[in-house]
Amino acid sequence: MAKGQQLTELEGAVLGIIWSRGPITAYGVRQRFMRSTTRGWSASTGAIYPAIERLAEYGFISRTPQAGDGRASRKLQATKSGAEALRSWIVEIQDWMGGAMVDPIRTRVIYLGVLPAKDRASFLQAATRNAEAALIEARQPPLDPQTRDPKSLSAAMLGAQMDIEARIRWLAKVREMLDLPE
Amino acid sequence: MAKGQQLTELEGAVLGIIWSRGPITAYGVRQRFMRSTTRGWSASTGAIYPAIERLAEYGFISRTPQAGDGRASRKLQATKSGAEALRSWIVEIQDWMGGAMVDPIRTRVIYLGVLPAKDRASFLQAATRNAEAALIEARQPPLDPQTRDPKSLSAAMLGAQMDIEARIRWLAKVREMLDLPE
DNA sequence: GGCTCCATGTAAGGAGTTACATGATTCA
DNA sequence: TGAATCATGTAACTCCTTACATGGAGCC
Repeated sequence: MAKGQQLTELEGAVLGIIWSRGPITAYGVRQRFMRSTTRGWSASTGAIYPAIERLAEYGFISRTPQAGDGRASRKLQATKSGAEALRSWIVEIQDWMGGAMVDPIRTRVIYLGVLPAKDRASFLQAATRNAEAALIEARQPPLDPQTRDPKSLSAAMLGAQMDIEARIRWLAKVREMLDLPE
Repeated sequence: MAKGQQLTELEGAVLGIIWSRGPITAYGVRQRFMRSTTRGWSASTGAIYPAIERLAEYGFISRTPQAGDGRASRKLQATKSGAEALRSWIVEIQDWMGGAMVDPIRTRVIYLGVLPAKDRASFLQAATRNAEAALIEARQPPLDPQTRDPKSLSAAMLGAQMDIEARIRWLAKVREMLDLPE
């Protein structure tokens, strides 16, 4: 890895999973992304496997073949320099992080005026339904809580819940502001 | 555009800007993205210009050269089928929209355990400072409120504010949960 | 034996980032 | 006249998406 260069969000997240839950297979890493209730992680093989390949090239993870398994299975573990890279990635937070992220619902709300009033109301209803379903999901305890750091995981999960709760309150206000029925 | 295919988020947002603020130049569209307080819109020329090119190919926008301007300046406007495409893009909301989006702060919090306690505290302080700065910015009235639909714009801005407020409350809770000083 | 899951990857194509390139207009 | 801003674009590179491809392990 070039000096001074930072890990991408995907690389950082993958390295974090390997650090906190290793030894784990690449397949297992991918399952974590697929089961994540947070949307936006695609977990496509064409993204995960090359990202792991890069982390191995940088020397941030080690790959150990599993004896007695005829599959090309390898257990991944974070190296010392991998843990150091994870620390740098976390600490070198950018100024723009902390602000509101791009949100497909919010983006669409800006242009609700292009819709007839009836469709505006059903859009907000659908968005609220989705948010309520997502909240129920986000409140489920993790199926596999094995991690080096369960406290921080709980803290992050609370963040997702509070985020969705805020969205639900906001959508109710939008209905008021646009004089739409509930 | 292939039948049944949806606009990407960037294409939808660009079309929305052109619909609500047109006639406007491509340059002007780009300024809107650059000045947006929402992070995640990069507004790079290599993304915006090709996106506008695609919208023109689909017939969703018209481009009118400005008489008396020696620059290659063209004013963009949404066509009828453009407005229709914008409506479809808004209404065909996906199930996953409504859940929590990927958030770089939240992703990092999951792995705070890799940091020594002191660095955990300063990470959360930095994140809180960033969020508070973002909140002040998000509360500023828009410099250029000319739009077809100021009410919806206000509603969307309120969403960004409430999002950041929820993040600040969450970060305070994270400090409590991890027994870190304020 | 067959189904599901475990397990790893590649190839083509599309979209975004960064950097570069060019030139006109406006205002002090 | 010089600087800032308006204005549009391209090229190389990287990364992600979608689809395809392959095969072993475990269980009924």
